[in-house]
Amino acid sequence: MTVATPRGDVDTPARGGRIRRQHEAAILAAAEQVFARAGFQGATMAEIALAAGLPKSNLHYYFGTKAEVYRAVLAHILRLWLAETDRINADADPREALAHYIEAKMRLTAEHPDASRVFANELLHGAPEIGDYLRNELRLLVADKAAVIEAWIAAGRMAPVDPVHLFISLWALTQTYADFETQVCAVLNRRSLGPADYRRATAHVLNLVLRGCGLASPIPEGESPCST
Amino acid sequence: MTVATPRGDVDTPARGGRIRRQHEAAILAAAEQVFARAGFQGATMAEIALAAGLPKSNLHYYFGTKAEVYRAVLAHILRLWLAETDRINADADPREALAHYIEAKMRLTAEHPDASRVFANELLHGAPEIGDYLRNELRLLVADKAAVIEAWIAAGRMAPVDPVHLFISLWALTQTYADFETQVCAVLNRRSLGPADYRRATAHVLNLVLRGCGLASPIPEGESPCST
DNA sequence: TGAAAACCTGACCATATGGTCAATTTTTTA
DNA sequence: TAAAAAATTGACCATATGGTCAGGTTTTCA
Repeated sequence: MTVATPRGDVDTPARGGRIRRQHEAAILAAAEQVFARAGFQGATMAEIALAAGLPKSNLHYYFGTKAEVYRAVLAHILRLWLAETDRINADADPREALAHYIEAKMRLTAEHPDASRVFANELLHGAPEIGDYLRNELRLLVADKAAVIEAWIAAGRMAPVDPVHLFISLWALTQTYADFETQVCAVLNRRSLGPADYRRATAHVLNLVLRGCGLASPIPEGESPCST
Repeated sequence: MTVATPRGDVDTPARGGRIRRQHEAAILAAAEQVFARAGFQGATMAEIALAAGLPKSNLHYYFGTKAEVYRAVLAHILRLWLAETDRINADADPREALAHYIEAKMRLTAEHPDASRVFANELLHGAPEIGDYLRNELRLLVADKAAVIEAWIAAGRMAPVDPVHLFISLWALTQTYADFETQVCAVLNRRSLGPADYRRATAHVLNLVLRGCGLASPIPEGESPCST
């Protein structure tokens, strides 16, 4: 339940010795992979143990239960997720700020697809673990940034767009490339998404959203043919 | 694997008597709910049976295995999903055609959130059952519609947008309201999404996408205050 | 260097759950 | 209406899996 806010108490490196820190990290990394592929119920401790290169009993030495591992993975992910809104503030240039946010989110998605998938899975199942976080920290953060966007709109610096729905859209547009990679690959006729694909996707989202917000896109689409 | 293309052979009503059709429908409906909430692994036959109002053994009379129930649910969903691209054809007006598609997808999402979630879950886990469908039927359908959009762009009837990525974006923008409803509710500070919320979401997506495609939005945002 | 703390792990258990089956009842149909 | 077909179901089983634990090994540190 209390998944521990980003700087919470679940996986804070501090307690335990050298070995503990190393092995916990290995377990977390393995667990992220496995949870991403199989979901909470589908993941087995045996599988995680195998991926981490440890006997199963050892997992239970570091994490009492599967749920504890899961919570630690989520806490780890939330820390990643929370940063990127810095540049969205009243003084900033709307186009630059939004572009930076989109690029950052897209990079995060490209570099941590498994994290995105674990998060997506948690949401899909009603966010039993991180519901509180969503309704508190995240809601307030979004309300804050929404006010900035409202101000930009009021000042005529961008087209009128519902700011909260805009955030929802940005999350959807970016994370879809990790969460639903299979579908994306299928329609793009690719085996998997490489850097070139992500560059193209980023250009597309920037193009669509910036123009959609009345902020002429500076990036002409279709840089390279992309044949990864 | 072969999940049966929309008019496939898994749940096609044809074989079996009156009772069979009724009970299969009840099971499918119950299963959709349960799979949406818990995913494939998380769902139990006992739970589905309970929701369907039948003893567990009876499920196994109609569907041999859990996987079979799951495949039937997916086949049922694919049939829903496949229709809505009709109006996207060379002769149509881009703005009207896209607006219609967005509205249709949004309605589908609002009316069948559980279906959307089962589908999302399947994708999230690598689409083991519907992968073939995605790589064949869906890919071809999208390639077809993408050509139409290319033609519109070439004719200067809309801004240059990567057509395949545009479809990916449209799916993401609409289905996020069902798949990640928990997160949406959290940041909107709602208990659940009502018709008014969906109206507002639709207006937002239309606004963003149409302007993003260089097709001035005819719908001014923020109709009613929406307090459901 | 020795003892305390941390770490490791194979064997084991309890439970949940998908699936089977044979005996029975209900429905269909000729 | 009789017999064949379809449908029903409680009891039961095999397996997978999360979790325990006692006894052993390694690391730390005064």
